[in-house]
Order: sequence, then structure tokens, then C-alpha cells
Amino acid sequence: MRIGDLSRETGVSVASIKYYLREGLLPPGERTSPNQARYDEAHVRRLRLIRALVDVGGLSIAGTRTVLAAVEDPHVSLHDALGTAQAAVMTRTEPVEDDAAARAEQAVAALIERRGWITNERNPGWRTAVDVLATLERLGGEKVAGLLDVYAEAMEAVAPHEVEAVVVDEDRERSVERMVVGIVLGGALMTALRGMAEASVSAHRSGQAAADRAG
Amino acid sequence: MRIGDLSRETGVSVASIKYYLREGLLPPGERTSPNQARYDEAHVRRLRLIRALVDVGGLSIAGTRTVLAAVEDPHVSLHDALGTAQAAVMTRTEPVEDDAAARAEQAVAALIERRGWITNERNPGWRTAVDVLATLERLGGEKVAGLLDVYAEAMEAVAPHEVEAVVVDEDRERSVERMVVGIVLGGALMTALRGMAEASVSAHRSGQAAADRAG
DNA sequence: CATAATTGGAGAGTAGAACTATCCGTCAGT
DNA sequence: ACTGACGGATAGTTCTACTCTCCAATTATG
Repeated sequence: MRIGDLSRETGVSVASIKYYLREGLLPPGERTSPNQARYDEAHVRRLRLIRALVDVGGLSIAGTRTVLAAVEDPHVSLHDALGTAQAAVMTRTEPVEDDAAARAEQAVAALIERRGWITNERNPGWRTAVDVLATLERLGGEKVAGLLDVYAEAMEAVAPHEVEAVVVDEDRERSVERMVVGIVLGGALMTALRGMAEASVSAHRSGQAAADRAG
Repeated sequence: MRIGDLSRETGVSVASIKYYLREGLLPPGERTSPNQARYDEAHVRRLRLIRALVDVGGLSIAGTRTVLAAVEDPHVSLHDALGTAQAAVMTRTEPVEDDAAARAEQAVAALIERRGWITNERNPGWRTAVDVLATLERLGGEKVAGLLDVYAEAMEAVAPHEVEAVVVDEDRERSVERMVVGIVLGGALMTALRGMAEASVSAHRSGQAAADRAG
């Protein structure tokens, strides 16, 4: 399989494939001569994975590279790769040090304590949660911050199933790959369903309001 | 309050404020003379809102503009603004027409039917959900697609509280603003908590595995 | 087997996003 | 009166994610 076939198979332009090769997202093909290379099914799968993470998951090329490096590195455990994938889907901001941030930090620590979660401030979610809560306080959106436990409970319900879905019966690389897909696309799916669920509730209420007005 | 004060108050550079004014994210100040303007607290709040949506929520400037236009337009209902905010947080892709897409479409329709949700294919979540499911099938990640109902249930648990949190006792613009913040930052918060919840479950399992090995 | 098309690799070029810098003619504070 | 913003407009910058162009070496084709 040469680069043109790879392109035809996946719908990704030859130029883009070359770009991904250069950027190290796609491993080089097996050289058949000093300036000729052959690609295989693994490259097709990898290319599809890249497109999924970038197009559907919204990851950057740099983020995708980091995640794929974790997929490939046999020294990276499933648990560590989980953190890498999570970090890739979260928006990073340089932290501010103020009262709101301090209170947010407290709130997150209290939540984790209350929930009995085994995690710490090195988890990418920790910093993000603190940032979001601090921002909410600065904006005066305490109402949403009050939903902290509602969100936590919902995520507690989801997490075991997600982790369960990544069975470790195949080889490590496949498992990590599956997990990465689960984290990134699962998040996108959840956001989509959240949108519909909220629209549904909102529609119910609008309908109710209309009924109230009519009645 | 002049532009320099606005900058000092919010920590946003004068150049960026001018940029936001140009891009229509920030309404122009009240002119006090042909080339002098005055800004007020509303501008400070708006600027903080912009930074929150962009930095913490990860919205683009274009997406932020669309959302803010909905906030400002008195003809846009709370329910419609909800859709606008949701659309802004979801990754858009040009849809592919294949078997996987057709099956995904079916799966989403069935889910909505099963759940009794009041929503339709015009909801931004619909297309996103179909895209994600189709992508998952193409990647062979059926396991995650099997979590569809788990995700749906979790979002059903969250949605009423989120909608509830946006009380409509204040003026419309404030309500819409609150809702936008809720959708965008609430989503970021949920992702962060999901990360910690999963890490916790994964740590439990690693611990269990270690215990198994030891015992 | 001559020749046309492809390939791999490197480098430069491009488009869009989000600023940032520079001017310049006012205008406000001292 | 003069120094330092201010507003407005235009141009320039940086970063990202490609895309284009070359070119010598292969590979496919009539």
C-alpha cells in the first residue's frame, strides 16, 4: 500500500498525510527502497483515529500527537493514558491567584473528600474544575456552582461504565486506543445528549408556560 | 470610565478591547464627543463574560459573537438562546452519507423515542450525536456506543437542575446571560468532574489489580 | 523499453484566527 | 500650553493546519 492508496482508502489528501507523517502523528511506512515506502492496515486505522480525534473530538494536532504518543509508548499504563486523554479534551488556562480561586480550590477539595474520590490536584480535571468554579464566582453565577454535586453524581454514574467498556483482553496498544476514543468521543456524545436533554426540559417548560398562559 | 480604566479593571489589554469592539463582541461606549467615548459597569461585565466564554469555555470569537448576539436580541427567547449556546460548544463537521451514518441516525431517533425527549433533528445535539456514533462505528468502538443510554440517563438527571438554575425573575438579558454561562461553563465543569470520577474508578481498579497480584 | 505518472521528502507558501502595533488627529488633565 | 491618553483605522504578527511546488528516484503503462 503506497501513500496514494492510503489517501484513497481514508479520504485524507496525500498532502495532509505527508503533514501528519512530518508531525509524527502517523508512524513512517516501511521503506522498500531509499526513497519508497509501504503502508499497511495499521496506518489506515491510525489515520482514521487521527481524523476522529481532530474532526469529531476537536483536538488540536499537538494534543493529538501527545495522546498518540501515549498510545504508542509501552511504558505508559492505561491509567496514565487516561490522564493524558483527559488533559487533551480540557481547555487549559494560566491560573489566577485570588480569593475566588482560593474558595474554588476549597470547594473542589471538599467535593472530592465528600465523594470519596481517589484523585488529587495532579489530575487535569482538578485544575479545570477550580478554574471554572472561580470564573463562575467572578461572574456571579453561583447557581451553577450549586450544581456541583448534581454534576458529580451524574459523572459517578457514568464513570464505572466507561472504564468498564475498556476491556483489557486485547493487546495494550488496542486497549489504550479504545480508551482514548472513549474519553474523547464519549465526551462529545455526552455534550450532544446534554443538549437534547436540556432542550427537551426547556420545551416541556415552554409548553407548560404556554399552557399556563392559555389556562 | 474610559478604555484605559476598562482595561485596568478587567486585565484585558486596550488593544484587545478595541479588537472586541471592532468585532462587535463589546457594544460601543457612549460617545461624549465625536471621538471620545465612555464605558460603564455593563462593559466590564460583558468583557468578563467574553473572557470566560473564550478562555474557560473554549469558544471561538465568532462563536462568542453569535452567542452574545442572542443575549442582546430581545426577540430571541430563552429556549432559542439555549440552542444557540449549545451549538457554540459543539464541534461541527460536514456530514458524511454512508451506512454508519444511516445506522447512527436510526440509533439517535430510537433513543429520543425511547426517552420521550421533546427535540428534533434541528437541535445541534442531534447532528453531533449522529456524527459521533457514526465515527465510533467506523472506528469499531461499539462499546462506547453501547453506553448511549447510560449517558442519556446521566444527562436526564442533570438537565432539569440546569434549566431550573436559570430563574426568570430578572430581566430577560440577565437570564439569557446566566443560561449561556451555565451551558458553556457547566459543560467545562462536567468534563472536569468526569475526568476525576474516571481517574478515581481507574485508581480503584488499579488498586484492586495490585491487591489481586499481591494477594 | 520508452515514457508517463507516482512517490517520498523537503521547503516554501497560504488562509484563517486572534490578536498587537503603529499612526494620527483629538481631547482631557495640570 | 503641553504632555499623555483616547478613538479609530490600517497594517503587521504569531500560530495553526494545512497545501503547493520541486525534484530525483521509482513504478506503471503502451
